[in-house]
Amino acid sequence: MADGLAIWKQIEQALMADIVSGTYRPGDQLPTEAQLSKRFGVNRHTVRRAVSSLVDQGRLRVEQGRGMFVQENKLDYPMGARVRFTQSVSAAHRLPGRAILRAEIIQADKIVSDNLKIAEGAEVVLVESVGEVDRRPVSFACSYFPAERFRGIAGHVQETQSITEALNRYGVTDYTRSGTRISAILSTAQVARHLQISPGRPIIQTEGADIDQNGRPVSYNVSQFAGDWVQLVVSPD
Amino acid sequence: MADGLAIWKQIEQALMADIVSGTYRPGDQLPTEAQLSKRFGVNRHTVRRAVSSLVDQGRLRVEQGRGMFVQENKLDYPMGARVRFTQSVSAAHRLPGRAILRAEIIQADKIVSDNLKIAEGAEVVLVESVGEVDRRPVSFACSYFPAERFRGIAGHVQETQSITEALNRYGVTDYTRSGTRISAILSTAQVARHLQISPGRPIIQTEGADIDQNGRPVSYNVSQFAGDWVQLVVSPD
DNA sequence: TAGAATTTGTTCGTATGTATG
DNA sequence: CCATACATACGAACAAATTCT
Repeated sequence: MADGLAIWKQIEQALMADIVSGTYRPGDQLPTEAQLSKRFGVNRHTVRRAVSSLVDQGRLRVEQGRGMFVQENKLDYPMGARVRFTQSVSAAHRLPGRAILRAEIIQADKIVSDNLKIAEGAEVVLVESVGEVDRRPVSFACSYFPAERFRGIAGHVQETQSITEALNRYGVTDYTRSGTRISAILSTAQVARHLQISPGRPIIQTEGADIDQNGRPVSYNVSQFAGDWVQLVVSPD
Repeated sequence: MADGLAIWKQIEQALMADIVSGTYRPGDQLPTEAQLSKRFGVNRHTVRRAVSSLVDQGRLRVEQGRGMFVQENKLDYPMGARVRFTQSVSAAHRLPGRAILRAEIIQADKIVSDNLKIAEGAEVVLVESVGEVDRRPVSFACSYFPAERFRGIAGHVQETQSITEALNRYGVTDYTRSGTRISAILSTAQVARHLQISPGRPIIQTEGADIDQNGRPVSYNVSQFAGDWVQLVVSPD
């Protein structure tokens, strides 16, 4: 070791500097492993270790057979009292979409019933959907609606591609988040498939209930965002 | 296959039901792999696959040589205009602490200088620290302070174990977050060591600048929380 | 302190079912 | 109908970490 710092660490810092300074811009393809090895005068594996670290940090993206790329700027997803996927994506001049994967009526378990303030075992409409930005899937969401009030809402979500619009048809003209819990987990194989990412990639999970104007719970939502493509933004309101 | 559902998936659901129903409570040790294999009448590997999925989801925690445990409820870390590690941990009746890993004066790169609204290359105090709750490390933070105003702040953080207290000694009696960006990444080996977790475990990263009463940037902070132990909570208002 | 027992982690090998073309 | 690829499931052996005697 030269400066008490591993060689791959030095290379990591050099590449990081190039990214921060703008030498490599978001979306740019990096030189190949072979070229970088030559530039730094090290073995290919040493470069790979540096790159691997930057991938974990979400700075680079590697596509087998294609090359290495600087990770594009993540979509800013605002978190606040009013969370509206379709509207916030539109505001960022991107194309929002929502695909329904599954919709069925099930019995609420303890977690769902507590959040919706209904009896455990009561019927709820479960809607599993994928949120898309510019045709790329970025979120996998499970939404639970009290069946008594919102039976058949799945069809409306399907039709309008928006949960806000669907709720509107049931007379819910406004709703707010009663508080959101944010955690980081790893993607399971199933969710990874839906989000078109590798299993084991990081996921931002948000969880919380939406309530209507009268304070009545409208839905309980668990959303999983692809950590590689989305960051949440909390504004100081 | 029996019900069109893989056996390990059925076991995953069975264990999940036991967790949700409270049969196994947070912190409880589960039966050993051998015992679960016997209970479900399957091979050890089949149980392991189910457990692996629940670990990824943050529901279980496995410790080699010890056993499998239901993941304790995560520490709720409030996100808002005022983020105060020491105070919010105390409010949860837990013991907060902060250990300084490194403190030195460096030159601000583009990201830091933009956030602190100072010239690129100007001197800043970098303080690397680990936040602890009940002696367990839960966050790794890099804080950048303008050196011109806060030279020597590291000693005060060391002494008071609190950034808020240290800022107080420089006449900063109040400060607020100018906006926080939240993302999910994977822990690098270095951060994993500091947080005493396995490399590759999920990390919640928050990033943002604190500003004083006059709107002047006081610090730029990048905090990495152990996703296994912390969840962020965004309250309404 | 030393070592046995317990528990999880990893890597073989084997067999079967399912989807694809 | 066959070949191939992949997921699932079982069994055995050994490694690594922890706990108990």
